Amino acid sequence: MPELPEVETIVADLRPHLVGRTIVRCELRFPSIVRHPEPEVFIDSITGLTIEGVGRRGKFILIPLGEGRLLVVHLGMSGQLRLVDAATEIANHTHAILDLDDGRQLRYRDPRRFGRLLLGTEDELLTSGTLPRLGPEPIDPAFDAEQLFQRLRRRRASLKAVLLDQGTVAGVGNIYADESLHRARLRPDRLAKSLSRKSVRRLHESLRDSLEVAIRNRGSSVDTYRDAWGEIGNQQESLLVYGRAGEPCMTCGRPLSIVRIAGRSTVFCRRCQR
DNA sequence: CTGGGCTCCTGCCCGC
DNA sequence: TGCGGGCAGGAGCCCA
Repeated sequence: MPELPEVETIVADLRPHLVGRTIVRCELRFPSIVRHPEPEVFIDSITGLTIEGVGRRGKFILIPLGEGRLLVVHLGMSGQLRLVDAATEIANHTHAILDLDDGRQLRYRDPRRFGRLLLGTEDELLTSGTLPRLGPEPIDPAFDAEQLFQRLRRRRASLKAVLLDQGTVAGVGNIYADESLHRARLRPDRLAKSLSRKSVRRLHESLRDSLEVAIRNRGSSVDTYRDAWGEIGNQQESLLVYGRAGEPCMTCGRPLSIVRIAGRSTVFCRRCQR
C-alpha cells in the first residue's frame, strides 16, 4: 500500500513530465472517486489548467494548477497514478483520465476505491475538511527528535496507533510503522507517553532511516503498489518485519510475533523490541 | 478531547 | 476444479 516512500517515488518520477503540461480533457469513469467538488464542477474546473508542480504532503499527492488551484490525489490502499500514452489500453478500475497537451494521459486506477481526488484552493480543502490537518514530515530536516518527544508525551495510545495517526506524523502507514519500531527496538504496544527522550531519539532516527532507505529502493510492492510507469519497487525484499510473521528475526533469530494493535496487524520481535 | 471500532471495497488465499 | 468465507487496510465517522 502506498505510504510516504511510495508516494514520494511517484511524485519525483512524475514531476519532470507533468510540469508545464496543460490538461485538455478530463473523463471520470467512476465519478464518485472525486470527493470535492461535485464531479461535473471538477471536470469543468480542471479542463484547460496548466500543471505548475508535483508535490507531496504525507501520503497526499499535491498538484498545483495555477489560479491558486490544487489537485489532490490520495491513493488509499490500491490507488495507482500512471502516466501513459493515450493509445494505451485502459485497465479495469480506471476511474479518472486526464488528457495532457503532449498526447499522454494521467490515469487514476483504484480497484478498492479507498482513494480519492480533490480539487480546490488549499484553504477551501482545509476548511471543508476534505484535506485533513497533517503532522510534520518525518524526513524534513527541521523535524527533530525533541518535536517528536513533545508529540508523543501527550499521547495515551500505543506507539503503533500514534505512528499511524497522520495528525502526529504525516505519511507513515502499517509497513513503515512496524519497520521503524523494529529498528528502534521498541514494542508497538508501548504507550507513546512512556518513552524516554533517549528512546524517542532512537525512534526518530529509525523513522527517518526506514523511510529514506525505502525511497532509495523506490518503495515496497508488497501488494498492489506500482510506480507511475507500472513498475514495482524493491524495498519489499529488504523489509525487516512487515509480512514476515513467524519467520526468524533478522537480529536474534527468534520467530517474529504478530498481534493486532489499533485494528492493524502488527509484526515485531518479542526479544529485540522492548 | 481521545481512542477504539466500524465501514467502505476488491482481490487473493485457503479450505472443503 | 470451483466456490464461499475470511482477511487485508487508510482514514472518515461515530460513539463511549
